[in-house]
Amino acid sequence: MTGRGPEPAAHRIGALRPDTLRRKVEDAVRAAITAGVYAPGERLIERALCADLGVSRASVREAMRRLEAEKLVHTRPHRGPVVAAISVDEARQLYALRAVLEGYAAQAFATQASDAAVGAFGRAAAHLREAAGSGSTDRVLRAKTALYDILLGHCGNDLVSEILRGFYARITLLRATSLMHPERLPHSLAEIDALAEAFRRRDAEAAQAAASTHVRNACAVALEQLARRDARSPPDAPGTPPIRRGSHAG
Amino acid sequence: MTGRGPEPAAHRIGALRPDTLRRKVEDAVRAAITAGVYAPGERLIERALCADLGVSRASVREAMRRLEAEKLVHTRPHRGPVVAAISVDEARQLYALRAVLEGYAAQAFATQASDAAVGAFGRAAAHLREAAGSGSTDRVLRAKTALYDILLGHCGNDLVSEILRGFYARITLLRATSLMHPERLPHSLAEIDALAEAFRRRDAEAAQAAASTHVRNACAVALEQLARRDARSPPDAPGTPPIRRGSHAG
DNA sequence: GACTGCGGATCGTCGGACAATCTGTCAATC
DNA sequence: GATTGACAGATTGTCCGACGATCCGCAGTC
Repeated sequence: MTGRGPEPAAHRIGALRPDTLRRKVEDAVRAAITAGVYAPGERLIERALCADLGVSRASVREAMRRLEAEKLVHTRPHRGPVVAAISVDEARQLYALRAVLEGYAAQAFATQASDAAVGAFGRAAAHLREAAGSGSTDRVLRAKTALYDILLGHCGNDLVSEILRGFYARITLLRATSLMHPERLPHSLAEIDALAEAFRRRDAEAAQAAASTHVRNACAVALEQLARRDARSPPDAPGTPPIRRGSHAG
Repeated sequence: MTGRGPEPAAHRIGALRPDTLRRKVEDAVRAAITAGVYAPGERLIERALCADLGVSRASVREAMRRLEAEKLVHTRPHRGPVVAAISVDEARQLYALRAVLEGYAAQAFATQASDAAVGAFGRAAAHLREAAGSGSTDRVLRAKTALYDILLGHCGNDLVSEILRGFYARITLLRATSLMHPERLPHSLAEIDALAEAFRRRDAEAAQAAASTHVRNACAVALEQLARRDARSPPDAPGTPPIRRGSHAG
């Protein structure tokens, strides 16, 4: 007990400092993919990435193995990595599981989270509603991310957090977020408020139901968007549509 | 069709043909870890693996990235990969999620699986009971694997199958299977029979409940075993106990 | 128009190399 | 005797260059 020093080091957050180069590469490529810099189906040529990032092939390839385990890229032997493209069926499975896991996370949050966390969730929900009113897609997305960070950070199960974060990355890949949908937005906000309310009441069952329902509704919208998209661009080769750089569905 | 091919088409199982060397390395090391050849906490020296497997460091390192994504090995910068060691708390989280996911898989199986699959599950369950009677741990484990293969192969959600398979690998790491427990075994078998019966009745709710309960019961036994183990060997450095090669708790 | 063959583009794998970093040992110090 | 600090060994992180294997698209042929 050195008086002031409960925290002499930065070990509070868990400190995932990307010490190694390969991790920086991994983070950079993941960010680029989720940001849409690389379109689904697009090839990722190793040497090009090396040049872009100023690293060797070894580092790039090791980073690719990680991303391929996350299913953000798909690699077929001797063809190299391509940005993953999710089929409608995969999306359905993804959302179905997400509903289950998010339901579990919500239930756990309701029973285990601190009062402070519950309060923070409520404020984040209000913040989201406010951002939605502003019309800024960017603000909305950031507010939603903050909301989920609170939920996942206090559900008491790091494993489910990690899996769900992986899901979000893959769903971002779809570019079919229900939040874009102006018609769906008010319902979405209402569902989240219901969730916050369930947390306040510490009603685990209601929280689980609200979270699951929210995901299932989002799923319906997303799948509809996806189906419409696939109706335009033929999904003949599921997972490897030849897409030219720099443009996407207009 | 060259006439002589016993495997003209290995597309039945999903065909994970380890075409590339790195995948063979990955499979070999994963098998070795789950088989207990490498003990949890044990370091995996790259060059040693290279020598053992007759491959280059690049291949080994790429395989390590995959295994590290699966959480079968843990890597800290400049210290290299070590076989993952699961803490009691991680085990708790793992089992909690497994209960949720296996419950979902069972529910999905009950509603979607073919009658043939349901029949196969029943037979596999009977087979398991028979193996249990024989007393051969090996036969029991194989029968249980077969049972799960049927469940996961016909639940209609590849994603949940994959995640659960990853869980099983990590749980195997614990060497704390409830099936070993002679006292628990009859209950375990009864629970599985109840699950098979729920499938036969196509009762999704009962199936989900049975599967979840089964996992939760197994969890209790496993955690108890774990706690007892940890009481012996001090878990001072969670994840990096200095363990010598070739031996484990006797 | 379908088939064949060729060449370029990439990947898969290897070996070697070097600095950076960690670990354990051992001596010097208080 | 316990602590500190320096040293050496071991191992990783990263790079480079190389080579054959494989895939893809294109030209030429029947």
